[in-house]
Amino acid sequence: MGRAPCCDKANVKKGPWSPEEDAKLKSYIEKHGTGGNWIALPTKIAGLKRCGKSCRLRWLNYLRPNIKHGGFSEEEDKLICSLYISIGSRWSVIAAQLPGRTDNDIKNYWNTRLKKKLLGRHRNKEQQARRGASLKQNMNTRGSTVNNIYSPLVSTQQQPYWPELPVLAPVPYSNQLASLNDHESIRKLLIKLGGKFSDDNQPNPQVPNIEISASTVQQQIYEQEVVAAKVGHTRYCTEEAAGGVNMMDFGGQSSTYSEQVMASGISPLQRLDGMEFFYGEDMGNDKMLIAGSTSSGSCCWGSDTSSLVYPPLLASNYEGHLQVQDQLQGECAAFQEFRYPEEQYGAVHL
DNA sequence: AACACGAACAACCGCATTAAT
DNA sequence: TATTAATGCGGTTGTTCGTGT
Repeated sequence: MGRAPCCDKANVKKGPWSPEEDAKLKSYIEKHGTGGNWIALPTKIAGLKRCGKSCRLRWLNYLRPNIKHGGFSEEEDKLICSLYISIGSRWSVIAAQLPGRTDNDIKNYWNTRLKKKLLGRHRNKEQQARRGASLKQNMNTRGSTVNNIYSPLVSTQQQPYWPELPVLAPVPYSNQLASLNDHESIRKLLIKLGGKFSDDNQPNPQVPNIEISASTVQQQIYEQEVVAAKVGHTRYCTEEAAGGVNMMDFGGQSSTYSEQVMASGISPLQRLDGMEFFYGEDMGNDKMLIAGSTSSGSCCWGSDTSSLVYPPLLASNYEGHLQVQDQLQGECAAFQEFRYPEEQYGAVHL
């Protein structure tokens, strides 16, 4: 037996909201609040034949004050992209980092534009590279030295398009993830994004045709692995209606950010190498800084699949960290401020 | 002008999680 | 502790609008 429907489907209106419905819902909530019960809400508003769920969605995504629609800035683009690669399609967490944006808005924006922008840039580079490789092959077949275009000899004179995969940061990933340290895993991420690659059927795995940090992908999958192994209840970051981000924990089994950094042995802020295809060629030293493998975009340390680093101490040995739990909030606040200065993104309330 | 197509966005649906009892 | 209902979330679908032919 399935669960009971949240409302009488036969007596609720579906489809786009009319301005009159918007006005009714908005004025009611502004006067009386939601009452903490969305299901009961529409029954209190005369003439509003909507499901409570629909009311909630309409309010959160459209009617709520301080909602921004469209006009995503370049900075927001970068942030969304960084976070997506870091934590995946956890739109509510991503939205928590973008004041005034809703998860639905960001999700739509990603699906309709950013994803294509990202893949498009990659494909452009791929095409350029193919042309370059083709040209070089032509030169070679005319009698010049036969060089593999990926050989060090060539790379000293002209950088091949295919980037060296970065040396993985010494994050103490588990053994079972060792197999993820390869190009195939990376390919899968972009395939997941909807990409199709010209060498999909080519047998040579030595030629990466995508540019993304292996450590980033490794981390993403690692997080998913760790989630399954995590014990205890999980609480996570929520965005209150007012826009504040609440700090949560996972069953009191947290460690401080600095401890995680020390445990992992890598820089707190890790460059998102390999994102050039998205950010453009001219980003130079202004590469997007992300939390990399050691921190999340938010302070959602307990988020079940967030971008947190989960060194072994977190995954398997939580003891000894309870006493520093209260330090976490302060350190998060400091880190948050560092990453997202108030003048740029507004204050993040912890 | 009519049509086809794709992009953008709003809304819905089902499932997982959480809270209340 | 088990059960039930509300809420939150992410994936998906439906609708509208703009553009090209």
